Amino acid sequence: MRNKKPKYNQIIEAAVAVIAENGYHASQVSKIAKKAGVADGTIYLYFKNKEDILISVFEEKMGQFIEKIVRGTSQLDSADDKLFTLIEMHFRQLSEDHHLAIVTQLELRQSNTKIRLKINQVLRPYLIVIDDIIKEGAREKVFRDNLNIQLVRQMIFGTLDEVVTNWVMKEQKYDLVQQAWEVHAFITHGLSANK
Amino acid sequence: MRNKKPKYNQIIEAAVAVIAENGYHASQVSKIAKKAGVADGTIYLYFKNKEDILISVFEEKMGQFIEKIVRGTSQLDSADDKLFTLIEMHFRQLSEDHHLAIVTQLELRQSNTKIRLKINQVLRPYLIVIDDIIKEGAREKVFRDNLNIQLVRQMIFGTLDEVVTNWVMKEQKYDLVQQAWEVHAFITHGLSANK
Amino acid sequence: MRNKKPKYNQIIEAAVAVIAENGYHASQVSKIAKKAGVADGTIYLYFKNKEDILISVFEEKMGQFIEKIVRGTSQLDSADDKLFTLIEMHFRQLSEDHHLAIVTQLELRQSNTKIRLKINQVLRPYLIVIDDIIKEGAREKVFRDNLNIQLVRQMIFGTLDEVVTNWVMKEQKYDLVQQAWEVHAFITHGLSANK
Amino acid sequence: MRNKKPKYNQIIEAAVAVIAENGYHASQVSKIAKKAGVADGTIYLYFKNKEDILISVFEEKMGQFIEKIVRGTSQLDSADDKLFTLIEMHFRQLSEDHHLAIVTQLELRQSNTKIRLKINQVLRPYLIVIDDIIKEGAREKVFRDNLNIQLVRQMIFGTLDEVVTNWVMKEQKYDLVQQAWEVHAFITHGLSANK
DNA sequence: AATGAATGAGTATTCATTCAT
DNA sequence: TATGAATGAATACTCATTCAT
Repeated sequence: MRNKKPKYNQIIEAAVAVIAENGYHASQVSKIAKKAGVADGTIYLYFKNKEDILISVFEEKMGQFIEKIVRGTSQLDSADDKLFTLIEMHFRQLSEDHHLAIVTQLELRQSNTKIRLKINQVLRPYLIVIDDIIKEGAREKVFRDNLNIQLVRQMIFGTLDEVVTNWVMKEQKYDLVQQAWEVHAFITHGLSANK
Repeated sequence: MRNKKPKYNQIIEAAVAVIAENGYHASQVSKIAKKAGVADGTIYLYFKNKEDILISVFEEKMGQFIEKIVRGTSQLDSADDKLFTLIEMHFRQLSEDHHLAIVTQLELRQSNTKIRLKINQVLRPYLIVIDDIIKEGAREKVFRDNLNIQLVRQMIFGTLDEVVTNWVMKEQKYDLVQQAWEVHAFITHGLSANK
Repeated sequence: MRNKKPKYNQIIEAAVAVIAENGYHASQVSKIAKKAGVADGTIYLYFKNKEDILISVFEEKMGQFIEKIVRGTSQLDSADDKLFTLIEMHFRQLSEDHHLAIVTQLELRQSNTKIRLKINQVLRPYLIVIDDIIKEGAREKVFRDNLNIQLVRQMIFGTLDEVVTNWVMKEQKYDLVQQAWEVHAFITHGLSANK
Repeated sequence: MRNKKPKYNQIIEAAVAVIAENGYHASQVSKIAKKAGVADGTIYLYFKNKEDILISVFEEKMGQFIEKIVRGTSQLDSADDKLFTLIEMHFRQLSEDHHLAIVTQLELRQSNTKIRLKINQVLRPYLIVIDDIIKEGAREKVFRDNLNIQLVRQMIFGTLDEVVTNWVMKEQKYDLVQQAWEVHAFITHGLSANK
């Protein structure tokens, strides 16, 4: 497998660090190579081009991010618990890795439209998890059953994403995880069956 | 009045069109000049540099966008009506100007940090409108009164923004304005006083 | 006559000031126009192009410079007196007009080869004065009579010019006119008939 | 050794040729690169920017020029011999490299103030050689002992420089080296102890 | 004569990618 | 595998000059 090779991971980690420290537009391939301790040309033995590095960064990092949330929520029994855990883990994971938070919330968004479409693909499994929770909540009658699932998923993701982005832009000065309660309340109220 | 400077507006309109059609990174000054029907050098009689064009595009367009919403909501009496109108106008205005929607939701986000900070400044009045509606709702007892206003505002803005972005990315194939009802329901439920 | 027009002289004077204050390369036509109190386009009613302004500056200013020296030396009877007067007046005139000294010694030399060839034409009458002094000195037997006049003239001019340039580059901190004695001694010894 | 970096020298030589043939202002980096047989970008592996190329041209070429004169004069015993050799070598070296003569006498003088200050630094060792010869001549009693050394050095350098510049401007149509005798006579007479 | 808004040609530099070793 | 020297495409901005008024 591709990621069995240690240099592959070195380059991914170097890319995250370089982007977080220098910003997207100042992150040259040569800088990433230097940080990774390899020659510029070596990068191209592991990645097709610069775009491929960026997409791979997102794939690897968000892959783990999502997988943890999938595992964390799958053991739970109620939609409500699952939703809270999803929010809490979303916030916690980014809280615990500031570099990753900067890269995903701010820097990678400066990439061109092509990369961002690819990023959306990587996010799909996460969106499916959200969809499943919504459906489960509807089955459990804690959420309304006439919800437009796609729209609701967008609203939930948009809510979480903006809250995290604000936290990053305010330089992570306050406790993000602590906000999970209120965000959870907002969403569950928003979707609740009884007015 | 602005139409005393017809070239200024020509350039702004040309910039929106060029960015929407070519993408942020492929929007050369010369392309904007050509579209505006002026010489390259003329751009620099009206704008300090390329950055200034982009910031001005946002200022002019979002300025009008926000002003209309401010006016539209100010005549209403309840927080609930105001919130619905805000959502509906937010969606309608971007629905009616696809170029602008592409530029604000996708392209301008690729800009560098300096431009994005400026963009945040321009958005501030909009965020204040949202804050005021939240406060008014709390006074009216239709919203909970222990809300963290900053957080709620982020959640509302994130919700709207993500819904619009999805609509743009799906190439505006469906009716965005129609979704205002459900988004409004989600948010008002989310903030409602009674569980 | 061309220079009967007051604006012509305004522009010439403005050009000298602008070049002396900003340096050759930062002396845009628009800056000169502003300093002269006329519109950019007006410049072109009096001068063919920017090159013509610069050449005219040199013509006008060096024309006066040379004419004074011609008059000053013509009343004298010996080559030796004439030579001293030429040196003294050369130094004095530039000493008394620092702007002109900066422009002729430093800034105008940054102009392109075409302008500098033209400048050499303007200097020709001055070189003829030098030639005549050399010939007169030879007739008077105070200078050697087998001198290569062209070469001697170059050496004399080079000597004066470099002394003035050094004085300008050292920011006119010492008295240039005072050096006329030693320069005169150097040249007259250098040309003297008896070893 | 410098020939370990063949590209560095290729670029220097190309720069001299391009400047001599096209003039200072028409010497684009791309032209130099083409002449040197390298890509435009390669220039920037060896030089910081265009200014750095020009300064390096002068440093390299004038460095050799001066070093040869230092070596040539150091083996001689009298100030008179040294002065003659300095003049002869000055003229001979520029005679033998017309491109270099054009570049140093005409083109590089069009450069901006920053480059010209750097050029003055490079020339300093040459001026010190002249100073030393003047002092030695004074000790030997062949030159006057009350000379203002700085002024004399300026006069000598100005003399040589103007003679060379005239030769270059007259398109090198006559023999420059042959003039060394008369220039030497002018200077030694000019400085001689006995009237 | 005078204006000044408009013009548009011209160029240094960066950096992702290649390929000979 | 790994290297890193070399490549070369791509672009914002200035300013001398024009010309409609």
